[in-house]
Amino acid sequence: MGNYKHLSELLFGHIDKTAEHWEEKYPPRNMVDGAAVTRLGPSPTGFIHLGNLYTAFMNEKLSKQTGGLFYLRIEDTDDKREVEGAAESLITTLDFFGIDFDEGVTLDGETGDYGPYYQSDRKEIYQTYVKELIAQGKAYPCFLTEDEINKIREEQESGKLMPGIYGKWAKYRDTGFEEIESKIKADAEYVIRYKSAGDPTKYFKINDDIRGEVSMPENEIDVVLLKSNGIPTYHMAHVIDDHLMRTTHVFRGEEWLSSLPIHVALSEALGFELPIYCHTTVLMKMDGETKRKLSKRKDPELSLEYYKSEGYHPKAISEYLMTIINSNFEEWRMENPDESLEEFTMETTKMGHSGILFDLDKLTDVSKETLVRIPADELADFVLGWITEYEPEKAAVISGADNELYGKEYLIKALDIGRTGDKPRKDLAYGKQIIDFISYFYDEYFKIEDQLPANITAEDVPVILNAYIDTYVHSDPRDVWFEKIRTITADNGYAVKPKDFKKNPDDYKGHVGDVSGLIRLAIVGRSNSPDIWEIQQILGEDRVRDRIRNFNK
RNA sequence: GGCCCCAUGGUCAAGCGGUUAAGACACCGCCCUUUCACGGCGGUAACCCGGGUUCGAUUCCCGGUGGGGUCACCA
Repeated sequence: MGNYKHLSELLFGHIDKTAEHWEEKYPPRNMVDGAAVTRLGPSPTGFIHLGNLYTAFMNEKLSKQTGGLFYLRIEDTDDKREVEGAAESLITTLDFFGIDFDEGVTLDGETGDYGPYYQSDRKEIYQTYVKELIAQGKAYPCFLTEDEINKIREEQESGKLMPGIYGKWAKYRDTGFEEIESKIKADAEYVIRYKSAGDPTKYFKINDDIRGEVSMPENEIDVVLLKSNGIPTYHMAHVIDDHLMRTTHVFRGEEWLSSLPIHVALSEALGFELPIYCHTTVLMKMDGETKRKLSKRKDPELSLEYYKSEGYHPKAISEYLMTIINSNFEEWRMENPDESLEEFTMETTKMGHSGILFDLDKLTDVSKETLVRIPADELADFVLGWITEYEPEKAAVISGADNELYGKEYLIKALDIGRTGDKPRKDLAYGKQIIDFISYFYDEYFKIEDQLPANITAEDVPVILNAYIDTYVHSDPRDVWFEKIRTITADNGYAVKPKDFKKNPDDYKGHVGDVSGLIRLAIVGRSNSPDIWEIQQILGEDRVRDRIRNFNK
């Protein structure tokens, strides 16, 4: 039917470019063998999900480790959902978590030779390909109204048929040129649909880099290629973009797996080579008794902003993500505790296939492990940055702006207790928790939070504390200091060695742990904290004496 | 409902025909220790079910079951 050509001109006469034109404009990239060109294609809805980071992370990782390139394309083909400034906040947030793009949309403009990188600016490109498809009889205008489509769906549902516009339901599939022309002249609304030639009883096999070979039925749906506003659907846009931007690997959530037949069919119709698809598992969450896919609407606490606001360090998040992305990462990390994440080689074949439950306990643990490897100075900067943004009242105190006693150097000391040496403490997990953990270093936040140690009687409190303050010499080295505590311990009927007390509980009131516990309580307000002596050195003599005295009142 | 994906302890997971079925997190106990933490040692806890194939199945095949996903002019 030579009419197809006429039809394409009728509909897209304003397009004077050809597919060859774009092919030449965006030639295959000149890269080393095996270099992966990856991309992130978020829709600018303003909500940045942990899942976004998850895929962004593997995209970036793969491109880096193969000497390839990673670009950002904004998929803004749905004007209804678009949120202003979403792209900027996406870039900023991803940057915070350590994701960098080599090409595409940036905070100031776009970089790269394969743009534009906003899909909304690529209308002409999409329409060129749609026009060619129409000219080849592989696509057609469809004038079905919403009501008509709803009716069809109802009919299909009651007949237990597959819903959708296909086969005999695709009313305008073979409509003649004249009829179309008259409808167009009458200004009828229409979309462009793909004229599917697929047979769903036939299966094809395709290799997914994560899942291996998957087998799927051919697509028979006449999917919408171009919406009535002339903007393409995701299906059309991504197939064209990934091809023209010379993408080698397409990472996306497994929710896309079922539309893969559409994408394969479209690629074929357009004569494109398929990229390597990598369908990742979906991040899940426990919802009552069952697992459920993380949802943007239902789970705002899983937004990236949540982790940022809790004060998780970006490195900790990366480490955690890597542990769920590649199962052998933890092992590698144990063998290479000080190596950069960059040194680890990610493998798509080692990615899991089933839904992953997000585990906050594990994140926190990974976070502690990560933070011990961050120098105190750097950690202090991070903490300061975090409170400035999220707890500005505290920032005024802790930064030293309101009290010259404090400041960054003081913070560093507070953070660094027990973190050095072979067996560093792993107390610090994330911003909010850290501030709480070290709060007793700041008189403004110091308070008695815990109870007296079990074996300390109320009568002994003043006795022990008085003895302590009387013998306290701030310049005492740790061993001398502790010797004095032992003396107080023995003098008051407590066992100097916990073991003695355990063996003969009737001979003592308690043991040295109880006595130090009391002193700790008076000084830090808690029954647990790092080494008391070091804390005292940081607090300074006056504040130590004050706290003991106040407690003893 | 059709189609697709998935299935090992509470969670994340090794395993790829023969193992006492790793490890990590969490939990419990003990030890070390001035408390806490760290660390060390130990413990509870798993191959969804049913058929095959096989001398032998967690592993391969088929069928169930269960969970998830997807069926838009949203991505």
